[in-house]
Amino acid sequence: MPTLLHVAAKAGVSRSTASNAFSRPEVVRAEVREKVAKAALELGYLGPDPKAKLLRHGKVNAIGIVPPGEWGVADSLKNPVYHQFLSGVAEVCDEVGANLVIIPDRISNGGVNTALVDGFIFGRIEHLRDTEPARLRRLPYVVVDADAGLDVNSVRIDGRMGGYLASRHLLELGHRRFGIISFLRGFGPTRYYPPGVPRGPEAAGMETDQDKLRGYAEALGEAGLDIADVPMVQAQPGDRDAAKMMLDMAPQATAILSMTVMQGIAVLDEARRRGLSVPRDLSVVGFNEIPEAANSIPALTTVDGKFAEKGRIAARIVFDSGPVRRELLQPRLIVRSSTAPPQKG
Amino acid sequence: MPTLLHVAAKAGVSRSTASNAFSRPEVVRAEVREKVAKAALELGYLGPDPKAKLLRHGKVNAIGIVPPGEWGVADSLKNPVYHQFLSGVAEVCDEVGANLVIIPDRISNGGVNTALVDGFIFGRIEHLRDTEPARLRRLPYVVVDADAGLDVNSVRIDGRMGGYLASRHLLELGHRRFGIISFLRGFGPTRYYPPGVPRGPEAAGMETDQDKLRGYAEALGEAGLDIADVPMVQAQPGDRDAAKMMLDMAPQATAILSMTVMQGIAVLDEARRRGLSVPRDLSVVGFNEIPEAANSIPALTTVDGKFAEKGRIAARIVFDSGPVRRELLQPRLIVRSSTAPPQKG
DNA sequence: AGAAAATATTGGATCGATCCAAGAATCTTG
DNA sequence: CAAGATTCTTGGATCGATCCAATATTTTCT
Repeated sequence: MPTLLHVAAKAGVSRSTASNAFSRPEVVRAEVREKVAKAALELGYLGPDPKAKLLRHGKVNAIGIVPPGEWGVADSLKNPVYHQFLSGVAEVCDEVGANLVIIPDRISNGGVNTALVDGFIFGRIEHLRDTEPARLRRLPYVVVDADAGLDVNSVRIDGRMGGYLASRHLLELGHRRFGIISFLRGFGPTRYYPPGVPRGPEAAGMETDQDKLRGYAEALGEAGLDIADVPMVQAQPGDRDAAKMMLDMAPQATAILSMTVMQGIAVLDEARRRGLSVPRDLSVVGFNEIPEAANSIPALTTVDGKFAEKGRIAARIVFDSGPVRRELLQPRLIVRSSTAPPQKG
Repeated sequence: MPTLLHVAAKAGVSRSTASNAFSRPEVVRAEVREKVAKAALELGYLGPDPKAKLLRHGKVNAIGIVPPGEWGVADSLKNPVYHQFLSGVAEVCDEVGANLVIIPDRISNGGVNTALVDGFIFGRIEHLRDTEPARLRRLPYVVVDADAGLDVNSVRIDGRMGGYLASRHLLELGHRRFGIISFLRGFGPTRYYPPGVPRGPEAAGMETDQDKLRGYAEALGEAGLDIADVPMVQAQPGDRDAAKMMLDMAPQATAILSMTVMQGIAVLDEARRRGLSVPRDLSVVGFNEIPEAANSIPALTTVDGKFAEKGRIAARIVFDSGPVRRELLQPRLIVRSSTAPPQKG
């Protein structure tokens, strides 16, 4: 492989001049520059080796994304909302012309310790120590969907506001009898919380989901209802039986609060199967807007989790590397046709 | 920032020994190794700098993906099938523990010329010259969805077979009156090809889509039909009006061949709106299986474009770097409930 | 204990460029 | 045309590690 040295030799100049011809052309006489360019062309030299350049001044021009711990990269990519988030990050990378490096966090292969990037976006949230390598490497980083402390960049959605908006919407329509499908993180059996059984934070998967639950509780509380009296199913997002269980357990409910769109759609399907008409007999609200919500029949009322926005902001934080930023995004309620006042009687 | 030299000094050994302690521990006495480890810990040294390591032996442990030319990275990620493809690539990266670098192909920022990767997967297909930098850098690469010549790795789906399978399926069910919704690449107005108007390759967007058209033609031909007599709409995949136009223009059709799932679903919706029952009054086949197809009502019969498989194979080709491989994947027909024999009369 | 064998450690060279201060060439100008 | 001002070009040092052959140390064996 030809190196700068070969080019310099062939062009009859020193390597410094050859280097300048490529990296600081304005400092080299046009005539010499062309001579160098010609030599490079003839040798099939492609310009300074990025690897060597890198060592000298350390800028990689890439941002690393570490997907949430429990998922591999491939699984993350399959998740529609993560995917939305990635698009947001990619958008900013596009703007800046930076590469996007997806890092499967395997210690065995280096992971965050050795990835060639200028900064990190941590999608994972489990242990703050997972971000240690980034800190030690003095690379800027941001944690998504978790509060990582006052001295760490973070971007989160206000889950509590989301839960509040969703349930207040239903309360305002006049609903009083609810069912909740909450999110189960990782693997584990579907759980049913009957009315009257108090539910702690463990009743929802991730921090954000626990916040949603708090938001539900708050809105219900304002209406004089206790969330502990609402029948609740906690299941994995992919579990289509959760909808069935929910309708079995809470046949009297007029409104279902779901923590994902797919569960919401599953409820729509199950309701149809039972001859219930949505939204006449049953209202449904989903969480974390994805395109499927608009295409379901009837179109699903959702809370927009602003994943793409989250990605954009996270990326900007890493690229700008200013003072610590702690962003709390406000969700938005998107009212569609799956919610309506409950039927009288 | 501490370097290996500092650690060596502090531990009272030479830099070579310090280096060995990290990179070839088996060659260093346990006692010395610990001394080095302790020094490193005290200095907050994180192990050999990946940047320097890189320069020495050139292995980055990452694979670069260049999305199709007409899309930016963000757009690519939004495309459900591209996303499937990426998952396939990511799966193999997960296995190997390699990073996945997504490269927005902007010349201004280096792009393929300078990306720090060990090989490339080109999703783009427009000009073979786009792969030149990869060839010049002597990095292994593979071109997806295009035949890039005998000496270049490639992975493609057999679009012709796909088109053939889809249309033969409908022919075998007894259909004789078709409508085709083809794919429009990039931007441009929706086009309508009335019966009797011959249609060249430009009647479908990408190479693969043109192949699908050939497959349709072949199956129809075997049944004594001429594809030039089939009414056809060519539209962008997101254009939901295409379904409307199709049913307006070909009210007598009993079967619609669509080149994407989303268009297929749009046809299902539009048919429902017009009071047509699928599959009793109308059969629909989509292309490029995505999960939405199974969840539509009725579930959509599709041809599986094997995007994930394509990604997996592409990645393996790059990692294995053996002799040239030119893979032609065979699509698979997935029969669901959107196809049935046409109604008599 | 001394020689031979096995095992550890070391300095010098190298990967491929960039930076910088100093020297060479060219251009102004009185 | 020589001195001074400009503009180009250059070799040496450097980025942070790894590799290799040579040397130093320890172990084994007679």
